[in-house]
Amino acid sequence: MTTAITPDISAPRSHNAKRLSIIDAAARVFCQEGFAGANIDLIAAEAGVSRQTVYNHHGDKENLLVAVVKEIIERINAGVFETLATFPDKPVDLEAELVAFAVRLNQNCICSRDGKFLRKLLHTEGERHPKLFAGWREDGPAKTWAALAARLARLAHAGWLEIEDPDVAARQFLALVNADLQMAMIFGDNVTEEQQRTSATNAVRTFLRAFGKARPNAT
Amino acid sequence: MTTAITPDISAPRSHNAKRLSIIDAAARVFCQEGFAGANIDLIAAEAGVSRQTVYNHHGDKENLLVAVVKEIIERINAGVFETLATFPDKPVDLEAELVAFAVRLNQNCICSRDGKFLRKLLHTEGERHPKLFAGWREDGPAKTWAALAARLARLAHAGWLEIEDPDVAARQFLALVNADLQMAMIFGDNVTEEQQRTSATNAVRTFLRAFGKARPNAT
DNA sequence: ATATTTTTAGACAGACTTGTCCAAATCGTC
DNA sequence: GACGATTTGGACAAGTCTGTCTAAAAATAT
Repeated sequence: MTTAITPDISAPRSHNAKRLSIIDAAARVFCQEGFAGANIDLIAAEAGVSRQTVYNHHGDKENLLVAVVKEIIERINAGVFETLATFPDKPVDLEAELVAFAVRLNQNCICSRDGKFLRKLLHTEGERHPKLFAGWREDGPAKTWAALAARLARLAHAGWLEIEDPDVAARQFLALVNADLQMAMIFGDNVTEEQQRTSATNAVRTFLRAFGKARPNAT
Repeated sequence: MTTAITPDISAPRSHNAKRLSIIDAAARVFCQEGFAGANIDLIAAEAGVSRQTVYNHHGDKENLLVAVVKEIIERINAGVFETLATFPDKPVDLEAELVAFAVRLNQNCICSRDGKFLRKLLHTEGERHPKLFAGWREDGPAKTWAALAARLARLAHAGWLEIEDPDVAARQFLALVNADLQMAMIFGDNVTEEQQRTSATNAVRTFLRAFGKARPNAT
């Protein structure tokens, strides 16, 4: 364990903790009330901080939004990367392992708090602040698709799948995995684990009907 | 052509025209700026109407939102119904006809102006005003899914498809059709017809790989 | 223990909005 | 042409919110 004390910042500890607390509260309020409807007094209260502190840290309301988006995107990218690493490379029971992977993907990336925030901010501010999400737009979905496509191509090469265009297959896999959750997520319902498992099972079954091939370890 | 003069309303023509104009402008502004950020002066200006007229017609800002949502939902429901009626019942070239159907679905329901409005309003106001969309939530997607499922079941019965659960298949069909468009739509990019066709072709190809069966009229 | 930085609470001006009121003007109808 | 309803533009009060300022308090580092 590196003791990792940021050397530059002078009074880091509680200072940084408050910074994160503010960003979290701001994310919540921005998502619930929209940018224009977000009240900085409310954000400060929810963060357990005086209003002035909010201004000290982030200056502008606009600037606060920028910080929020930046933070959320970073977290989401990390989560996606982490989850993608658990893709079944050498499957024994491909269907079961793909289902488990799909469930993890939903849990960690799509139905998670940050996933919800990013989705909501994209919809409410995406059109108005394209620059805010420009970086994510290329580094996020594109890289995710490419990474997933590479994994799928590997499985195809190993004889598990038959895929012509791995990129298309990757996007379709994600689309199928989300098919049943969209509606629930829009209304902020919390999706039960049961639902997630059913949804993932249906998705993977259809995906394998389309792209599955030989099953070296058939039961 | 029916001369169709609405008999009940006393001063219908320009009055009703203004009503729609206001709702359209309000939809645009609500979607762009969010409810809190929407400025009634701006709505009035965009509708080509004085602010007082907006208040005369709809009273409250809240009330205006209700009217907008109601109108959009009605239009969307009509569009979906109309498009569903063009589902290929007695296909000759199933793949081509499903692709054409998918393109129509995207054009008329998802990428259309109203489709964009509904999606945006759902995301921005869905959680805060669940009652607003409660009606749609059951009459909209549920009915669409059921109708599409029935059509698919018919095709299955006719020997074109092999489907266990038509409801799941219907949702997955829609998910596949939208797979490539989500990202573009979030940012308000206008999707080219070329993109729509490619996307639909990919979707249908995968769908048929999963559920397609015999092809009575093979080329 | 002291010095420095951060935080707090409150007050404050300025700007912006909503919703109402009203008299004049416009429109459609008879 | 006259009448009634609708629309208009402008003014208006009430309220809210942002962003700044200040002096006191708290926390941190030396």
